[in-house]
Amino acid sequence: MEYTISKLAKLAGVSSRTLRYYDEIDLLKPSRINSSGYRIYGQKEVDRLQQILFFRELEVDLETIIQIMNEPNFDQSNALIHHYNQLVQKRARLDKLIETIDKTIAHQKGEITLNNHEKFEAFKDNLVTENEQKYGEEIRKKYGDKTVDESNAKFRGMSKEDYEAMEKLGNEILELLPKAFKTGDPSSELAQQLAAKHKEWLTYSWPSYSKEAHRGLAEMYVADERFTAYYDKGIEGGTEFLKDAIFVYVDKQN
Amino acid sequence: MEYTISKLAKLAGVSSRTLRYYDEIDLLKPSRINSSGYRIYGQKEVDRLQQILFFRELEVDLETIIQIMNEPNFDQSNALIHHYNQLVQKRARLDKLIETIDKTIAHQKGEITLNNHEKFEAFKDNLVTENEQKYGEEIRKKYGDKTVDESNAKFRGMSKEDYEAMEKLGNEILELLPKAFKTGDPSSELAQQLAAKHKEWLTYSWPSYSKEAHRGLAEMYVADERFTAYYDKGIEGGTEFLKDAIFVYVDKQN
DNA sequence: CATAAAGGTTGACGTAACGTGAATGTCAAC
DNA sequence: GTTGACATTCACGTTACGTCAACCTTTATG
Repeated sequence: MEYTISKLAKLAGVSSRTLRYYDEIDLLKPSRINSSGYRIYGQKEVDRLQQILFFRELEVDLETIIQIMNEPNFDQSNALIHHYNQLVQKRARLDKLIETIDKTIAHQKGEITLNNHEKFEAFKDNLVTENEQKYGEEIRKKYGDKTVDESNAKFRGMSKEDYEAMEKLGNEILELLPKAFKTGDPSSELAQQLAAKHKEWLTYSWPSYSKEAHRGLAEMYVADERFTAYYDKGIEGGTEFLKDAIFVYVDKQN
Repeated sequence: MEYTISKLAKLAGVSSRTLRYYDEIDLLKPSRINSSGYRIYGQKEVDRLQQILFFRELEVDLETIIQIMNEPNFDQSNALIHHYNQLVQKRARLDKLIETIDKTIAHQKGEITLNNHEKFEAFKDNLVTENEQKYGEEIRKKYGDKTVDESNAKFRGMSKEDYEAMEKLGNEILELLPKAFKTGDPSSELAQQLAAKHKEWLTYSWPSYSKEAHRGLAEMYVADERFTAYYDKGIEGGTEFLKDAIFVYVDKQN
């Protein structure tokens, strides 16, 4: 089956301009050009376009898609995990925004009378994560962790005390992990303490606790190398163990 | 308290370029310019910037924000509801994407072996809603409902039969609503039938059912005039009643 | 068969919300 | 007095196309 440009465009739900553009940037070339200069696409191109649109929907920019598609050695799973994390964060942010508007609409029907505190709350969290993502590493290198933490605490609207408590919890988790690991049992006393601490830690940074979210995060830990590197630091297999402990813990919660 | 451009920028977490740009497009003017041409902002401007950022976070474009901020008669609540709906849809889409990636990561670890059907599934729904939003009204005017429905059905990957079944359900809900309303009791037999039908209807258009989502939608119905207009068509207060019935129904589910 | 409508082509400019220089002026501090 | 941080105004770059314009080719129709 062969397609002209607009046939393929209709099939895939994009504009023909889009296909010409993809041709231009060497993302998707037609299989051949006919005698009158028309672009003709075949099944292979249809499949490739599907892949492209798949990534585009994940909000991967075209430059990256080109790389993903052209280099077979490109680490696709890593790219996916990366975008997965972005999406999850984005959703969390959306949830918060929706909640905020909910309040505005439902409780103040039609009037925008949120106080400044509330107004800022919604996007401060967002700012802090964005800043961390973009500049976190750089800033940490330049000014050390303290500056970043303080500014993060400030942005989050947390007191420095809360923020430090959160950090302390994070460290306790790291300390407890190898000890719990030695029990070899994710449902052991120590392992469950670990999971409980982890939940407590979560409540500092997440707007609301849910079992699904907790499980999801645990899975992410295992899937994402950056986390496994972090939690396996003390003991190899620690991340996996933490995940198992969390799963047991979550399942136990009534 | 007065701020130079970079002080304000830091305070609000934006770049100074952004503030200059907002000045340029008359969105946020400094309170005064000092003798050497520096922009100086006061408390009023800080507040205004907060408002601006609030809307910007809702992904309202700056042109619209200018209108919202400059015309006190601009219907703010309507604008909010509009954006609320957009956000909710966006989140639903995100959920779907996350689910898809979940599958990819978890089940095929590292390998992208989704079949074409799955690959398209994730963004076909998105396309159809976007098309509906942008062109739905126009197309409906031009070609009548049938064309739109068929094309929607096609995009959704639904059979025409399924789509029509869904439409039939929608109509049944509209018919049942006044009858159930007359019982005056959201937990009455008829009202619960109504809610059950509504759930069934939902399963056609939503990727997965959840109590929260169902409740959320019911709340949206009441909050959004377009829905109240629709469900109050048969009987005044119908929307509210439908919401109550759904809440009872959802609570009853195990 | 002529002609119109539909669909194809290549430029090339427009968009939104800034980022990123360049060239230059100003202020605070050592 | 100089240095470095911070301010100013151009002005061009960015992304992923949308939208003409000017022109050519294929298909449908009276």
